This record gives sequence, structure tokens and C-alpha cells, in this order.
Amino acid sequence: MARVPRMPVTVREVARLAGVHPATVSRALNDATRDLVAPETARRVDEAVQRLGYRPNPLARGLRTRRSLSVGVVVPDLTNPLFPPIVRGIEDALDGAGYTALIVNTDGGVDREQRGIASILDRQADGLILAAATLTDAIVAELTDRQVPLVLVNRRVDDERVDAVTADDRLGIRLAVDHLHDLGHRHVGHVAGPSATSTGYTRLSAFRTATRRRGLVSHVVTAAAFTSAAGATAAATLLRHHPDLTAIVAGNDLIALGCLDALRERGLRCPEDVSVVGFNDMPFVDRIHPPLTTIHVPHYALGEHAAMLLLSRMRDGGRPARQVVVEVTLVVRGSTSAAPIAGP
Amino acid sequence: MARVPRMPVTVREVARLAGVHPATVSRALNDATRDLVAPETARRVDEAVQRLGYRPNPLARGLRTRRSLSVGVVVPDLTNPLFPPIVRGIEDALDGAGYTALIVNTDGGVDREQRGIASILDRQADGLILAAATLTDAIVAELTDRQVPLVLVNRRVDDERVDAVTADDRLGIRLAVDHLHDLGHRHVGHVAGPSATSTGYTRLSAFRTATRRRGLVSHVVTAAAFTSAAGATAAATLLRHHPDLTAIVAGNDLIALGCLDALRERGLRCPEDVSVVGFNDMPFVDRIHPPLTTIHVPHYALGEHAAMLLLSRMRDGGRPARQVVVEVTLVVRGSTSAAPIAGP
DNA sequence: TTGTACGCGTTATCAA
DNA sequence: TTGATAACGCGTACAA
Repeated sequence: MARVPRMPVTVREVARLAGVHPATVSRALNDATRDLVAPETARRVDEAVQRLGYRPNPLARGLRTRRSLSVGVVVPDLTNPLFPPIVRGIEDALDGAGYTALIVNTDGGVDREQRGIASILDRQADGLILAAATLTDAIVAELTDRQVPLVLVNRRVDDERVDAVTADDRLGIRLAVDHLHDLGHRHVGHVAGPSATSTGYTRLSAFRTATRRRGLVSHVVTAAAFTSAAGATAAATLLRHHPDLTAIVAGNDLIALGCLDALRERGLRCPEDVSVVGFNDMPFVDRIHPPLTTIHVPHYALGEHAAMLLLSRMRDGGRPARQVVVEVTLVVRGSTSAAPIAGP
Repeated sequence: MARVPRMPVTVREVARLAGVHPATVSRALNDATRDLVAPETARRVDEAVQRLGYRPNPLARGLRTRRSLSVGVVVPDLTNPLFPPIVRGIEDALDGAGYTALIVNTDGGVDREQRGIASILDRQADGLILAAATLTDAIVAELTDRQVPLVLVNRRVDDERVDAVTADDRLGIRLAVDHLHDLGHRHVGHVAGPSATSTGYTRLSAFRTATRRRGLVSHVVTAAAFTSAAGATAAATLLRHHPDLTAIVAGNDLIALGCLDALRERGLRCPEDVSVVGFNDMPFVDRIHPPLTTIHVPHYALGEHAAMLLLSRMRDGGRPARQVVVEVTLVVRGSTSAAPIAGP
């Protein structure tokens, strides 16, 4: 293994060893200017770099160029299993282009989000990927206003001029409702996610459309957050008001877990008494009891797309915005079954 | 909301507005030198900072001071639910001290790990937290050699001079074995994690000790990795060779999931035929089927401790190394029950 | 108590 | 094709 030297090596020392001027070293090492230098000189520089184990100082480079080859990734909470795959997709796609991801958690707080973004921008990040946007997001507006290269992932905002990568929420909900309809369910509930998020809002809207089209009786309660606790509370309300429901479409998998809790609480069995469909196909929902029927979202791909969109945006700040929608699929497992025979 | 200006503000502009020299601004803004400046002057500087929305440029600062107020966090894979809570603990503890975490995934590859660490060090990170160390880790040796402030979390290395925060692996295994013994199990297996990791090695060693002390018949197979797939393979081997086992202690929760798979594969029920105990109490293992009996590890606290250890290490590079061991507890759920009556 | 002057390591511009 | 020079924004001896 190459011995790593104690003291950082600078261009100057490389220049000395190669017998050239520091500026020439810089030119030889920079892809854009490499062909300005004589091949033989470049070779000598490369050799000196090798010998000394020179590594460019990103801080100095960033200070001079005002670019950092890094991008910020803002997520609500890494602890939510939804986000790590997205982040990995982003990282892997960025890595190919030489970029690094700076990850920040916001915990849903606007305050922490602003501080996090500021800190990222202070570090000269070249762009930003937001996984936490709400539909009318002042922060997003300000960032686009400031011309910061920006891509939303997982959620959209109400502004068509912003690049965004989302799952096909409408399709997912339609698949879920069709599945329940096919199983004979006629009274279907929806525990929606917060309506300020595009996922919460769009899925609710799609649920209304799909149930109407199928001629189903439907009821909706909105959860305060995309958490199992909030889901349980909302589901309890839903079940109390509408005991005739035989199936629930949850706003996402965590809410679905809350629904399962609420059912158990009321002494109802899933899927025998009430079927439940989630959304996302989070890791491990195939192993819970009962294994969750849900809408599979390719989160890693979502992240990859977002990174590629950002890379292209950073290359060309002027290109028209693109809204990428990735396909989703229904995964049938154990939490859905044929509607029970109607009671007395 | 305060309007964020388009162009970054520098000390120079703050100085102009405050009617002082840039150096004075710098002094007024730096805690260590703040009292060198007249209170009235400091006030004027603060006001100018406010008015202009000045934010120090971390790159320039880092270039000058050779410190960056950031630390690297190296994890095998953020997608493994084990690590996000650790990372969050680290971040939250660092945040209080003004530090930022740079997160890097290694995917278990030495190559990616080296590149990741190099990239972090290039950015002048002031310290490093490694969650992926193996017992005899060349990278760790080199880093300590280079005097890089370093803390290991989750795993240790065989070098007492390195700060480390780990769960009490021996205690955890003893609790698991005692629990099984109390339930009447007399033939107990262990699907160990890779023996090159301190967790794999220590838990295996503790398993041997605990079963011997309790007079249990014990068998061991080592899994190739801490994954459910590797766990399933190893557990299948174990069950094939030792069909008389009535309980398995798994090297961690993911391996435990693999054990459940292997049992199902052989047509055995858990816990009726074979009990299984995990290790870690990962998110959602309380919701799988059957709910996993496991050793609870406070991962968030693990991360917090690691960050605090690193902060202290960065303050005093010379202080003796500390090995922090955090308590663990047994969480009894549905995957363990009384040993079945011995067959014919 | 404040100002002067310089350098951290790099790259962009200009001149040769 | 290469060298000289300045500047990115900041902190810090040293001088005043």
C-alpha cells in the first residue's frame, strides 16, 4: 500500500519536482486545460504527482473556482427507511461524475431546513436535492429565485419550473383501489398523508377519482404526519365513524403500520376483517405480520434520476424544467384478501 | 423572512459598513479573539453582519486555519437500518459543538473505504468516526499512525489505543443464553457473524462461555456476512447438522431474519419448534412475524457517545484512549418460547 | 485597541 | 507552450 505522507503536498512541490511552474501543474491536472500543455511536460507532472502522492486541496480549489464538486441532499430523516435508498441512488449517480453528497436532516422543521441549506450553500455546494418539499414551499421558491440548481425528489411542488422526480402516485393508488375492487371490497377508506405534501395530496385526489370511477363507497381521514403513530390515530377515527369499511388504502407504509395497530386495537383482524394496502414497499414490510400488500416504488432509481437531473441542470441552468415520473407496481402480499361477507 | 442577498457578502463589506478594518471584523466574529475588540466596535460589527446577512466562508476559513469544523462518518451502508440511528446520534451531538458530519458509505469494500476516507481528509475534516472497522484494520492503524483524531463506533479493533464505543456484546449474549436456558432449552445453536469483526468474534466467544457455564449443548456456524441471506445459508447448515437444536442465538437481527427463513424452509415453526434470539433490536423487528426477541442496543446513544469521544479527542489528541461500553437489555417478544417436549 | 501585511493552495488571466 | 502574477475570503503575527 502506498505510504501516505504526513504533510499535505502542494502544487508547488509537484512543480519543483517536475521542473515546471505551479501554473503548469494546475493546467496539466485540469481536464479542461490539459491539452494546453506539452505531452512530455504533462507526463513529467503526472509522474511527480504519483511520486509525491499529491492530492488537490478541494478547499483551495473551491475558494478559487467557486465550485466544490459537491451537492447538498436534504432529507427529513435518515431514520425513515424510505430515504436511505434514495440517498444511495443519488450518491452512486453523483459519484460517477466526481461529485460528493452532503446530507442534511431537517426533522420536518423549517428552521433546521433553512439552517441546513444555508450551511450547505456556504460550503459552495454546486446544487441541491430536496426530498422534503411541501406543495407551496417558500424555501424552494427562494432557491429557484436565487438560481440555485435544484431538483426535488419524492415530492413535487406546485411550480412547473422546478425539476422533480416522483413516483407515479396516481397510478399507484389506482392499482391499489382496483386490487381491492377486484377482491370484492365496496366500502373502502383512505388514511391520507398530510395534504401539504404532494404525495399526500396527489394520493388523496387519486383515491377520490379511482373510487368514484369504480362506484365504491369511500371515506377519508387525513393523518397529521407520515408516521405509524399518526396513522394509528387517524385510522382509529376512520374505523369509529365507518365500521362498515372492509379495506383501507394507507397514505404510505408507515401509516399502513398504524392502520394495522388501530385494527388490532379494535379487535379486528387483517386481512380477514379489513384489508390494508400501503405505499412505498419499504424495506422489511414483506416480513411484518401480515406481510404488507403495497405499491412498490423504486427508491434507488428515484435517487439516481434526481442526481442525473441535477447534473444536467448544473451543466445547463437554462434548460426547461423536467418532471420525471417513475413507474410503480402493485405487490400483493398478505394484508389484503377477499371482502368478508357482509354482516347482518 | 430575511431576504438572502444574491452575492455572497465578505468581511470586507462588513468592515466597510461598520467603519472598521476587515481584520477587526474577523476578530469580533471569532470567539477566541472577540474580547480583543472594544465592545462598542464589536456591536457595530454585529449590526453590520446582521444588516448584510454576512456568513463566513467555511472554505476560506478552512484553508487558512486548516480546520473545517467537520468530521467524517464512515459507515458500511446507510441502507442497513442499524446505522441511521447511529448517524443521527453523531450528528445531533456534533451539532451542539458546531461540527458537521460528512457521511460516506463503503459497501464493505476496502477500496471504497480508502477513497472515501481520503476524500474526507482532503476536505480537512478534523476527525473521523468509523462504524465499519474489522478487528485488525490496516486503515485504522494507518490513521492512528497519522494522528488523525479517530473514534470507532459499534465495532472495536484489537488496539487498545483507539477510542471506541461499543454495545456490551458479552452481556447481551449472556442475557440471550440465560433467557433460553430459563425457557428450558438445552440444545442451543449460534449463527455467528464474520469473525473478523469484533461484534462477530466477541458474541461468538461470549456464546461459548455462556453455554458452557450453563451446561448447554451448543453448536456454531459462522455466517459470511451480517445479512439475512448469509444468515439463512448458515442457519440451514446448522439445522441440517444438528436437528436436535431447539433454539438459535443469531449474530444480529439480520442474521436472525435469515434464521427464520431457514426454519420456514425446513418446515419448522418459530417459536414452537425452534426459538430465535436476535441482536440489536433494529427498527421494525417488533413488527415482523414472529415479533423478534432480541438484545436491545441503544444505537442513537452509541452515536452520541462516539461524537462526544471524538470532540474530546480533537481537543486533546494526547489523552489516553477510552473504550466505552454501553449497556444492552433483553427484549422478549414472540420468537422465543418454552423448549418443545423432546421427541421420540 | 486597531490597522498592516501576508499566506493558506489553487486557478484564471495576461504576457512572453 | 509556459511563466509570472493576482485573487478567491479569511485569520493572525506584528506593528502602531
